[in-house]
Amino acid sequence: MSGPARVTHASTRAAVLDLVRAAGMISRVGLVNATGLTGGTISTVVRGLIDEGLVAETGHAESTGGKRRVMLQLNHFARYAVGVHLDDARITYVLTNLGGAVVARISRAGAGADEPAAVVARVAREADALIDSVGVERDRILGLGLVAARPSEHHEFGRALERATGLPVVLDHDATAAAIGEHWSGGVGATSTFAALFMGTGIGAGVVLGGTTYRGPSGHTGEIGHACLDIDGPRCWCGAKGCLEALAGPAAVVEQARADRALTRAAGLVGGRTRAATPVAADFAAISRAARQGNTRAVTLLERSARYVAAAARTLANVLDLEVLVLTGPSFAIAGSIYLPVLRAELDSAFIARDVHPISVRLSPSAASAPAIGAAAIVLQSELVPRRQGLRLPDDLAAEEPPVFQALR
Amino acid sequence: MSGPARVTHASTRAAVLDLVRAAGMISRVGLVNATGLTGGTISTVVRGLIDEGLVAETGHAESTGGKRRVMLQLNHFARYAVGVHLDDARITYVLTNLGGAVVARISRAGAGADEPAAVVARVAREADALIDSVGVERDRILGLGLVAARPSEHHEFGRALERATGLPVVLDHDATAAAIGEHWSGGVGATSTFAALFMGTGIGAGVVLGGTTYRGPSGHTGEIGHACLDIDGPRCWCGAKGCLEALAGPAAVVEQARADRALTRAAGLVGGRTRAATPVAADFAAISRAARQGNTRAVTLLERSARYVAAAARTLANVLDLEVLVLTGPSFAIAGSIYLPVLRAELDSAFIARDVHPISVRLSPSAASAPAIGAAAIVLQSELVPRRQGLRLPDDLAAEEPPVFQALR
DNA sequence: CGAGGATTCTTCAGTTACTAAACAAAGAAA
DNA sequence: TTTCTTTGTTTAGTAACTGAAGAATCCTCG
Repeated sequence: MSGPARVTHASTRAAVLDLVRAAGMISRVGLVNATGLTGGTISTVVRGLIDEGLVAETGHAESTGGKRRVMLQLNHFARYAVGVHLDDARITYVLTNLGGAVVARISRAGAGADEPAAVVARVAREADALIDSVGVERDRILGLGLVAARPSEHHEFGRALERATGLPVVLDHDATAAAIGEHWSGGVGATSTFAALFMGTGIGAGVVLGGTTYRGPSGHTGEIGHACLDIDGPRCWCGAKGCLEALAGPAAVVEQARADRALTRAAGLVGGRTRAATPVAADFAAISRAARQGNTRAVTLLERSARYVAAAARTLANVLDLEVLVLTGPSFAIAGSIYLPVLRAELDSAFIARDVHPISVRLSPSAASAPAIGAAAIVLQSELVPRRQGLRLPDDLAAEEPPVFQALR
Repeated sequence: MSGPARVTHASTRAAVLDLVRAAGMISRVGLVNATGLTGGTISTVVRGLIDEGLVAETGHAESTGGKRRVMLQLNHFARYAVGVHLDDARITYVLTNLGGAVVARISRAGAGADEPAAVVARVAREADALIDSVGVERDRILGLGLVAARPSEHHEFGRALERATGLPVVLDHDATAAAIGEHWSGGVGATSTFAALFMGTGIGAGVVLGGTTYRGPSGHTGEIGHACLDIDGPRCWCGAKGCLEALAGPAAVVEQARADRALTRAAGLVGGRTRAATPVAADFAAISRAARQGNTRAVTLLERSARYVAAAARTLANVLDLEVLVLTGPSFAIAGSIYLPVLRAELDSAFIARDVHPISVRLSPSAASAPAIGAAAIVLQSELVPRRQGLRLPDDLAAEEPPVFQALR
């Protein structure tokens, strides 16, 4: 037998499930075509998924000359996942179903300087309340996704939360979560190469290459906020000069606006006068509002920022050969309408591979709550489409070997 | 059931072979530890590789209290590969063994405006001469790798060369080839994430993520030459402003040097006066020579270029979370000693993940012939470590499905 | 020197997940 | 109705692994 098809996807089951999710609705024959597996294999795999309740037969396609295809769909309400976004100002909780659709959502004040143990207890309580509010059985919750701007600072918190809730907890970067959320919700193709450009108070990017999340060896992938756009530019906290964030991030925009008396007054910026919980986010929102209402100084400021963001986005697209770029995160939720056309124009005119394939630039439909939704999507992905566990290939093989050799014979 | 001496799975075989290559010398137990497979599996896989002549037992390790481990090594002279680098000025041919070491090498004048059919015949003849010069049997040549700055323009040429030589031909980008060459030769770890920054007349980067070459959906990955470093900078041929190539590429350096009368005279630049075959490459070499001899104007010019290249390299490293950055290609072969310290300083002080893991910046030991060696390495990789063929996951599944549905029952 | 333990490598039955091919079911065309 | 097409299931066979037992080799110690 020639059978080459031992599939490299972690499991065929996961691959088929992911295809059903990505397609929305598909028949067994469609799965045969999409996977390259035989009808027999698809038949048994699908039966297993139906028995588990994850997939359901939902109707028939019209005949194409023979028996009609039985259509399959993800049983969206078979399982759920909790997503939690830790921000300085607020903690956002969402409960999503298998399709990544938000079933329930609450938002509470940030933890501030509270005792870690107290925060764990509080987050566990609030997550429980979220689950109870829609009456979902506990064993249908796949897990809890936790995202933050600097996930490495929340490792201990995640472990404690795991104990407190009894749910598996996965921890990730907000930008990566946003990218996975977009991917899971089906806005972009199943195998597409795309980035989610994430703007909160900082700027980052979540990267999905050919349908697979790329995190990098230390999870620091996509740090586009520190792309250099001016080698003699202002010094950034990261140690370099001319970083995108320092030139055009929300904090920089707010600072520039505050230097403008007229704009400060017109937009009603608070940061200059009082100590709000999140002066940058609030003032950036105020500037965006002013721009939408026609304040030319605000428009000029944001368009200047957009030009820098667009240049960095072009660099990102050129380096990764992107097919899709999604703008997401709280700042794009507010000011996306100003940034989007500038980024589109830049990539339409200067993306290096534009003659080979187009690059689609769009605004996330749920930019504001993208991190929390993405957090839940990470749980869905990690539980239902486990990572392909390739062979371990340690770097220092020599170290595993005894150092002294003697010639053969 | 228990059939004797079965052929093992292609991808396992490939993984084991790749481990033997990467480790240099390893025992069966070492392979068990590295792969996670059982001893029995490793035993049969290794027997197959030894039967094929690809691997050999080369000695014993010292005992750790029991039977001594039998050490395995790649049989470097079991197979060979030809690498061809098409440049405007020159065509470089190398013959490498399984380890990626150069066994023979010739270089001839570029094709210029010659008839394509004549060039095919000539390249086939010269490749044959290369093979004959070391007396390697034809059936030990795995194939011919062909690299160029714009591979898409050489598709037809590659097919014709395949017919003319009777060897499988693989075509790729020069920067990608250089990266694979570095990876295969073992300079970087087996699973490391690194980029080969390639500077010829343009600037590009070959990208290897976690040991796997990343080419992107259209093969345009790593276009760092068009990273934006000045949003109001000079216009580049790509349509954008302030691209690295336009600001600091070899062509830009040469242009800046020609504007300097004293430097033009001191370095003996030809481009300004005569029509050399490759004025940019020749003049860039002349400037580098002048800089090494202490000409301060030349040094200033190259260091200015290095600052831009360093800023782009930092952006690349931040976006991809790189562990290693290798400088390669003809221009770094000439001027690497000037660029290297500037890039090192930049990344040591401003790489965003520097506190989590260091980034190693180094010059390729074979920068000048990296494209040709890499071309051969691509053949080795594609023939010996075939791509894991995952499931096909077409993007537009909906299109494969009949559009009209009717409710079930 | 030889028994006994440690370690490495091989053999082989059993399991899993696939394929190929025959079969069954359902609709269209005639 | 009969015949053809298409979809989905069942079944036998097999590639590629695992796990456990056994053989081979080396060291140590009485």
